[in-house]
Amino acid sequence: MNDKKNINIYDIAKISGVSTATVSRVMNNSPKVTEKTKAKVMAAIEQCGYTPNIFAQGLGLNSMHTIGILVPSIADLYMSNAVAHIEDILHNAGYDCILHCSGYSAKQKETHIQLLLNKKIDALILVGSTYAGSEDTTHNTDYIKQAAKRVPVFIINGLVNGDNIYCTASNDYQAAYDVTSALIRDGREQILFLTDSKSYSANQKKNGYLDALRNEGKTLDESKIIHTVNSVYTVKDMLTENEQLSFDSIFATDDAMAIGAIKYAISKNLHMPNDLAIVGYNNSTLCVCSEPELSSVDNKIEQVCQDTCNRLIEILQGNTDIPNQSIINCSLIQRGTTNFE
Amino acid sequence: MNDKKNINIYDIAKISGVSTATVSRVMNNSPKVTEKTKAKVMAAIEQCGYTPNIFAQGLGLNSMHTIGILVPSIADLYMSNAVAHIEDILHNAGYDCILHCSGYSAKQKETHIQLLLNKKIDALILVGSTYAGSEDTTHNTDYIKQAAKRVPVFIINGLVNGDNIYCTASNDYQAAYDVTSALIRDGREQILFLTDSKSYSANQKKNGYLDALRNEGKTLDESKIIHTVNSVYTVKDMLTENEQLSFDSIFATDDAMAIGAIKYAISKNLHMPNDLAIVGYNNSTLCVCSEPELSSVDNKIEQVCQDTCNRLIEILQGNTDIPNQSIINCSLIQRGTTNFE
DNA sequence: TTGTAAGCGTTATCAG
DNA sequence: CTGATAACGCTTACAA
Repeated sequence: MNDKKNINIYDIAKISGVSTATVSRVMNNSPKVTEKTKAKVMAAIEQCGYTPNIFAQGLGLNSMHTIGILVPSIADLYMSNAVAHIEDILHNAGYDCILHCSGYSAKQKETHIQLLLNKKIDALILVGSTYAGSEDTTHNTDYIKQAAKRVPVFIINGLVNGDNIYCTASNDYQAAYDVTSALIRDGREQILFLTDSKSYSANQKKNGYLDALRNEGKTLDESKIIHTVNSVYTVKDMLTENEQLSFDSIFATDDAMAIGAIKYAISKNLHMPNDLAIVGYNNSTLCVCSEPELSSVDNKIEQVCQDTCNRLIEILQGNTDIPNQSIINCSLIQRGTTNFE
Repeated sequence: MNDKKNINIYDIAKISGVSTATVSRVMNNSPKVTEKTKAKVMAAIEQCGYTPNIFAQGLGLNSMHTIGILVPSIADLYMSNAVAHIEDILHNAGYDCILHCSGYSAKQKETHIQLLLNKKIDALILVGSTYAGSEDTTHNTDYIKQAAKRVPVFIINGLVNGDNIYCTASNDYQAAYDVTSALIRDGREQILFLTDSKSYSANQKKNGYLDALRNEGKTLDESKIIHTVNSVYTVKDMLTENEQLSFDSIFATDDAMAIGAIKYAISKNLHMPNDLAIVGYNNSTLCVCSEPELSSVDNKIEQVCQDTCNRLIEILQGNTDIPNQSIINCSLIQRGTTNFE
């Protein structure tokens, strides 16, 4: 069926009357080939539409110019955006991307990394702080360090210390700190903090929130920190049912939760931002769908991806003095659910 | 740097005192190996953590169990959802996915398909009707037929006739027909049709809209068909500026455009659905972000992907009598912007 | 500058 | 049931 005999380097060598070595040199445009023979060979290549067999190529070079990308879920807005940028940049640099979606369980993450490594990828990119260990430190990051022994590992929005591990993260701590401070200076007394995970980045956000409260002289009310699911309706329902909960502002670690808060406010006839200020995170498309529109932290995913890929490319080119960590600052995009000065 | 000598099949053969052929047989669990030797070999494999070199494997088998997925943009909600399902299903069937994002230009599509084919993929999946040719028939689908000479090609939401080409599409014609009919029976006289492309599927939707108008005895007003960009604000602004446009309902071929229409209605103090009925398409997360929430056509992306992958797997297993086309019916999810019976 | 030939690590075909 | 060996198609010393 598919066994049409493909033309190979021997055919081209024969047609152009040179050796396979010369053909190979032409393919990899080695400098030491006469223009004349090069032309001959090129002619044959064009004529036959020859493309080298990447398996044989891989066998010799032990590389296929392929980067493994692992995300927990590509259906997530944040992740798919990240992958869009990564794929674009790497493609332009001559790399192909092989994509795996691991889900969020530790076991699945590990097996997917193994699968990717067995594919002889040249580097591994882990997208999302879920790969950076979590609050409950029982789940460690050894499997990442293990992977880094084989190929350089790049983590987007997580921080893991280790040889051959490179991290780029948005400054979620600072962003959360700034948002919380701004809310306080705006006169808010009871700031609800909604989070959907215990990942590294979720933790950063929480710490920013806590430190801001502390530094502004507020006492922490544990009941204001709520772990929930990143879904519009889960949050709306939770707020509606939780009648004893009191708050004048909400900071959510993802836009979908914040939209849930908006829907709650609308259902209760609360005016935003006066009665209730709301800030989301990720500055996704969702922000402009609601009315009022959602203020949200832009975590500069594009910059983070660009930075990651730049370093990846450098390293694969053999450059060694590349910083292991890099932090990108976020910025708050204000829309209708806040009105800071 | 990365040249740690990997253990290979010869090492395992030596350690377990058998030939490489036997090791290979064990790896591919061939039935004709004694339990005893099998155990010996397995022990060595475990002990060394041996995994076969996929390049060598590929060279021999001329396949790496890899499926190429081409999408115009993975940042698009519809596409990323589709890829999420595809990746999951194919992974469970033992295939890896290599992802390319081509953009929408004909030239880019062709070069990306070439790149994917050169990677020796076992099959190619094209996601989105942009790959199925467009209204202006100048852009043909020869490049797809060409690709199908090398590997089976699967198109999601597009229809291309040809050998070795398999299509699964949601029934966009019927869905658009039904929505339009329902709007008319709901008493709507002036139905705006918003579309952002001239792809196969956009065309199907338009035809459904037109046929419904015709069959319900309405005359077509060309000015009611508006080509625009799939962006919330583009649509909102366009409707706001276009003051001479009159309509009592809007049917958009993508949710983002419909959300733009909702925002327009809110800004004009129009009551939905009474003053203005709105229907979107894709039933994405955006639908529940607005208030009122958006009625939208669920185009069953999961089913479409499942169907596609099922056939792909069958074909790669050598099954030949597989239907070339398959259509999945959509269903309207009603929310606050409509109230049909 | 070009050619020869070994090597990359599997799988598959034959013999035994 | 197992082993020897050719074959897969390219890269790259090393020779010429």
